[in-house]
Amino acid sequence: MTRKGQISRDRIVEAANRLVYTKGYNQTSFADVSTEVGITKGNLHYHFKSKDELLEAIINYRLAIISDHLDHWNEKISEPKEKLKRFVKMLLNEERDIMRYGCPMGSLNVELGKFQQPLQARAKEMFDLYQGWLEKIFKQIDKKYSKSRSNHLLAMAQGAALMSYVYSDKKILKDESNSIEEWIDSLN
Amino acid sequence: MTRKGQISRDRIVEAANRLVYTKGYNQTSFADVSTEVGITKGNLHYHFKSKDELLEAIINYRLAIISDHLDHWNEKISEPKEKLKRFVKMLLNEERDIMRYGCPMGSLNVELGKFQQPLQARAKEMFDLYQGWLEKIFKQIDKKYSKSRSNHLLAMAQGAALMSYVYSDKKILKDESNSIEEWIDSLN
DNA sequence: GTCTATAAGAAGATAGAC
DNA sequence: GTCTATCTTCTTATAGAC
Repeated sequence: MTRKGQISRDRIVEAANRLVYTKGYNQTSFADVSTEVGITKGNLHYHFKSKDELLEAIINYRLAIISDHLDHWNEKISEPKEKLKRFVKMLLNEERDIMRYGCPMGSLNVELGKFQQPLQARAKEMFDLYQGWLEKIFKQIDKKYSKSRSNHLLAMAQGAALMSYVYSDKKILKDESNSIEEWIDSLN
Repeated sequence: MTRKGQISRDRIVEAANRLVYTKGYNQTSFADVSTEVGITKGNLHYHFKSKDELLEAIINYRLAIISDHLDHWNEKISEPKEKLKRFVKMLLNEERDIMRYGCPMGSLNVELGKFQQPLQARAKEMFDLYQGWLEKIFKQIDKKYSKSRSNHLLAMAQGAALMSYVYSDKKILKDESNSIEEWIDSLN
């Protein structure tokens, strides 16, 4: 694949990713994406034979971003509980988007699970990345509860994102973030 | 409206409600609903002029069911913490559906929020019912934290439902339910 | 690679007979 | 009320010129 083609493909995936997040997968058409990128539908179909193929590219794109974040946090933060808090801090960093569009990972999984199980399995890998990373950290605190604690942290973060999204309320996000941090502090 | 018409309309709403839950609103077409009920699309349009109107009827149907549940719990249970636990128990009672299709209230709100804000506002009323009921109960325990605690309980329940749905894992639902119950016991 | 043109189907919605 | 028939629009996808 030529350099020009690669650049074009990346631009498509980035635009489509944003549209899928803000409008939902079903509400995002090829027409929407091609208009956003500034190409024609025919050209879009040259790069992605089907909508499923485009969605898979979006999921891969998101997985790569998550992996980069986790690698970065591993390098920058050594203290286990500080790593956990860095994860929680995402909620407040992405406050604006979460309140408007929810958690990109959670909402995509919810949407796909209803009708597109094969790709929901791929979307689930976003959770897997965080879950595996968190479990490794919780193991450093206590080997016994690492799995259930990582699931619990993910559940609380998802609950916080969903509630603040439903109510468009940043106070909920703030309160729930604090609650999660207190829980982290209480661990031993 | 005649008795026969009323019965037919109820049957439509019940079938459509189930389809919207299991397949999602966007994936549920008039053809799906009419086939399920055993009538034609034209007839379905006689009862509901638009898809939005059908969805609104579904939301009203769900709101009525929730109201009935809350009234029933108010009558049957007097102890505040027992009421809270009855709410949490829903997660395990609906285990099978939650693992397959998620929380009906949460997933509908997530889906509608992405493109159908007017009806998401109606769907949010399902949360409002539970939130108001919970807040009243939390006030009996401590007036100061009733609002944030009711949001916290809803957030944890939503997080539990979402995680067990994403992973199709009943252990997550069980663990999170226990965690919520422990939190309730710890309150004073 | 990018375009125009168009196919093929599904969806929401309407009109009118019974 | 329920049906058949039809309309319109949107969507995914393909064919072929440049």
